[in-house]
Amino acid sequence: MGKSRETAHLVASYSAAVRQALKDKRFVSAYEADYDCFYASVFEAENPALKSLPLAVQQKHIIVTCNYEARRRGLHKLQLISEAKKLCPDVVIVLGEDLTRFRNASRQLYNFIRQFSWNNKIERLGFDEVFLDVTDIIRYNVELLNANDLTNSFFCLSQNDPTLGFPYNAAELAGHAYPASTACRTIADSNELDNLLLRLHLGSHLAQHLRAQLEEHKGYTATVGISTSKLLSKLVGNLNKPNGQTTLSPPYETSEGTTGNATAFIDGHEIGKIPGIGFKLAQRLREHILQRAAAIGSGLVYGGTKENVTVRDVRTHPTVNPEMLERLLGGPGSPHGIGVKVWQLIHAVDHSKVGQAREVPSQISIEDSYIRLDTMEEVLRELRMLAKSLIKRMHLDLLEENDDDAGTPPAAEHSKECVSLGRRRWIAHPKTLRLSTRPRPPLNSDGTRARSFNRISRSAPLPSFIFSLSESVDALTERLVSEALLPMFRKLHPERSGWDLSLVNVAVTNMADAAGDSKTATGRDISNMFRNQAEVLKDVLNGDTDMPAPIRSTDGRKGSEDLLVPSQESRTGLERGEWDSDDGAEEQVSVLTCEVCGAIMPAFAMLAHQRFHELGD
DNA sequence: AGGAACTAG
DNA sequence: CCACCTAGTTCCT
Repeated sequence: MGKSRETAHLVASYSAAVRQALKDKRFVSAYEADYDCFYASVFEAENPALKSLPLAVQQKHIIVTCNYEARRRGLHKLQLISEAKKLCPDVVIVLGEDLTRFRNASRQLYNFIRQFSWNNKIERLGFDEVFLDVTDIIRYNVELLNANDLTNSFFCLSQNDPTLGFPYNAAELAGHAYPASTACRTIADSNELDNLLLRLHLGSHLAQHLRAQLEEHKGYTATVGISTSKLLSKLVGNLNKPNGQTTLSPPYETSEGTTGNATAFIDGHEIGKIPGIGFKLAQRLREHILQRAAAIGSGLVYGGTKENVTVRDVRTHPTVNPEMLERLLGGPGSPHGIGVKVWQLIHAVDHSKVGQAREVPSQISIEDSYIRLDTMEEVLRELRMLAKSLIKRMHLDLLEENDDDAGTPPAAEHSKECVSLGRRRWIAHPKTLRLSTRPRPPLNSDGTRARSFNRISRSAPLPSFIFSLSESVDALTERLVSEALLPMFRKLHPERSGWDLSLVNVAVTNMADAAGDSKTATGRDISNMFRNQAEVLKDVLNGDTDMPAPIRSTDGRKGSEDLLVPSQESRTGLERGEWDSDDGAEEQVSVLTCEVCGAIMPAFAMLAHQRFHELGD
C-alpha cells in the first residue's frame, strides 16, 4: 500500500533500557527501564562485586528496588526491610535516599548514548529511560545495503568515516519480536520487501550494538523497544527485560479481517497503562465503559484492585469516537484536543516527536515535605535549607566551567568561601523565583480532613545577586531568604500563625539563555555534531569515553515524611514527556492521505480513521 | 505573567 | 489520585 516511509528512532534506558520506534517516516526506539533496578545498577556499577550478591536499595523503611539476584530470592520493591531480611538474611542493603549519584549516573549514560545520535533527537524520561530518533541513521544504512547480500552487511555509524561501524546480518532481526513467532522471519521469506520490516531489522541491530557498547563501556545493561513511535517502542520494550530487546513486527496496519500488530499489541493493555493516559483520564474512561463508578486501587502496597478495562474495551465500545472522548475527557484542566489524542492512542497512533537534547533544565525545583510545620522559626529554617540546596543546584546545572587553561588557579583565591571564581560562566539565567506551599487543611467538625493536594504559590523576579560568583553560598542563601523568599512567604500566608504546611517548594524557572542559544542544540549545532562525530565515535570505541565527572553535591537534609523518594536531593529537569504533542509530525514523508478530510497518517491508522468518519456523520 | 490541573517516573 | 518527589505541559485568568 502507499509507501510509508518510516524512519528510525532509538531509545535507550539504562539498568534496563533503550527503546526504538518506527513511525511514519520516523523510527523511534524506546524501552521501559525499571526505575527500581536502575538504582541497584548504579550501585553495582560503582562496585561490581555487588552484581553477584542479592542487593537491595533502601529508602526509609522499605526497599525501593533490588537487583535480579535479590528478586530470585523473593525480594521485591516496596517491601519492608524487616521482611526482606527475614526472607534473605544475607541481602546487601544500601541506602538510596541521596539521589545525587543516580542523577549523575543518569547524565553520564545519557551523554554516552548521545554520542551515537546524528540528529541530537534524544529525550530523557526520568532517570532511567531515553528515546532516540534514529530515523536518519537507519535511512542512511538502508541505502548502503547490497540487496543481493543482506547477510553480510556493514552498519555504518558515521557519515564521515565509512570504517566506523559493525558487521551484521540485515536479513535477520536481532533480539526478540512481538509477536514472538515473527522473530525468525527473514527478509527473504517475507516477499513484501517492505521497507518497514527492513528498517526495523536495522533498528534492532543498532539497538543491540548500543546495548553492548553501554555494557562494555559503562557497565550497564539496558532493555530496548524498537518501533515507529514513542508509544509503541516504549510499550513493546517492556516485553523482554531485563537486558533484552523487542521489536514490534510489521504489518502494523489492519486489513481485511486481520488485525495489524500495532492494534493487536496495544489492545490487551489496561487503559491506564498507556502513556499519556494518567489516573484521571483512565478513571473516566473506565467509568464510561463500565457504566458505573470504577473501583479504585486500594492503596495497599501490593498492587491494587483496579478495574481491568483494556484498550480494546475502549476502542470497540460503540459510543467511543473522538467527539465523545472530547466531551468525556475535555473541560477545564484538560488540554484541548484530548479527545482526538486519546482516540489516536487507543488506535496505536502517536505522532509525538522525540525531543531534542536539552542542555539546560527548564526549571529547577527543590522541595521537602513535613509532618508538621507551623511556626515561623521552622519555616525560616526550612527556607534556608531549601534555598541553599537550590543555589547549589543552580551551580551544578547552570554553571559552565570555562577552563581554557587547565588548572591555573587564579590568584584571586584568597577567600576560601569564594569558589574558584576563575572561569565560570552561567549558561542560563532563570528569570523567576517561585515559592509554593501545601497547607494542611484544618479538621472539619466531624473530624474528617478536607481534601487538598493543593499547592499554592507566589512568583517573583529572581534577584540577580544570586548569580554572583564572588559571594559565598551561605551569604547568597541568607539574602535570598530575607530579600525574596520571606516576603513571598508572607504574601502566601499573611496570618502569622494558624497554618500548618505539609510541603514547601522553591523553584527557579523561565530560563533565559546567557549568551547564544545553548538550551537546545538546534539546527546550526547539528552541523557541528556531524563534524565531530567520527572522532567522538572513535573515542567511544576506544573506551575513552568518560564524560567530565559531574560535581557532586553533598548537602543532605532530613526530616521529611516521604516514602519512595526521600527529599534530600534535587534532580535535574532534563526529562520531558510529551506523548501527545502532535504537531509537526508530518514533515512530508508519506503515509496515506484521507480522502475525506485530508489528514495524513500512517497506513495502519487509516482503517480506524475511516471508521471515525463513519461514526462522525 | 501567575496559578492550577494533570501527567510522568 | 495509596504515599512520595521533581519536573514537564497546558489551560485559565
